[in-house]
Amino acid sequence: MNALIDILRKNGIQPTPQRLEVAKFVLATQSHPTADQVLKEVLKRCPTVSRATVYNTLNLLVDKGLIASRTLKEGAVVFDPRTQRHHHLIDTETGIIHDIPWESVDVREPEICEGFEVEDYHVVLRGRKK
Amino acid sequence: MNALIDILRKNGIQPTPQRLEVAKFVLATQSHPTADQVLKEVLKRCPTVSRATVYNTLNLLVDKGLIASRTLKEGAVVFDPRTQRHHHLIDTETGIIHDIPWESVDVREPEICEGFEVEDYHVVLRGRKK
DNA sequence: CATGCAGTCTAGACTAGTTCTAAACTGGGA
DNA sequence: TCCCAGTTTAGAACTAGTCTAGACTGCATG
Repeated sequence: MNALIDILRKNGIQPTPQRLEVAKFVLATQSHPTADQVLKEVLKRCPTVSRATVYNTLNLLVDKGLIASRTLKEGAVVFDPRTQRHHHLIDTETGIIHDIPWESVDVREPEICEGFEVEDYHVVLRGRKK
Repeated sequence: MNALIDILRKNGIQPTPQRLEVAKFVLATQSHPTADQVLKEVLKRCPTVSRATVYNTLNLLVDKGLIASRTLKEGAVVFDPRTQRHHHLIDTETGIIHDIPWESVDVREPEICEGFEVEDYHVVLRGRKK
């Protein structure tokens, strides 16, 4: 928990009990929660936290680069503590998002986009359990 | 226009003036409009059309495979009449989505996803004008 | 010890995208 | 002509997310 406080401090985020609860959950999650799922989780431990605080904290963590926000699901942004480059596989039956290691997909660095400087790219796969 | 009526009929969609206006615009567009942008365009020619009809028609066209709905923009689904496989480049400054031909990016068919059958995949690139 | 102040938190209002609902409309058969 | 299935409409409802105004916190100062 002290480690967590340090992480926030080092990134210029003043630690508060609410922010710690949000960070604790979202930095450790193995899934890709929406803001509402984070809120539900945090409410279990901190029943008075408000939605605004959860949204503010998530946006703060994104601004500081501690988590990433991704537009993969229809209807809601999801948050992802794995900020290194990787790909995503979306289960078309359950909607669950899985991480795919960067090296698992071989993409030839695309320089093909006339007039554009590509800053980033990743592959979005869709599939279902065999 | 008769060609359009045929397309709808062949796909089991009863043609109505409202549906024809929606289809005419969304099947011919070079961009990736949101439902609201389609509504605005259709209102120019058919000022009494309702939002619900535009949404219903777009969803109908998606169900029949005549257009695709894509989750690329934060906050709103976009529609795309180009249903063949291709990639997308999102301009990080303007938010404009560009199509990238399938052959322009060389992805080694990923079979790496243990336990999953990949049905589809595409590359999402982000960049800015040089 | 009181005061002030910057930063934070909360509840609830607000906005935008999308779906739902109930009632009115339309147009081809019996 | 009447009916019925399918369609359209306006507006309500719902959901994700942001904004706002006021209350709270805790440190620094007099």
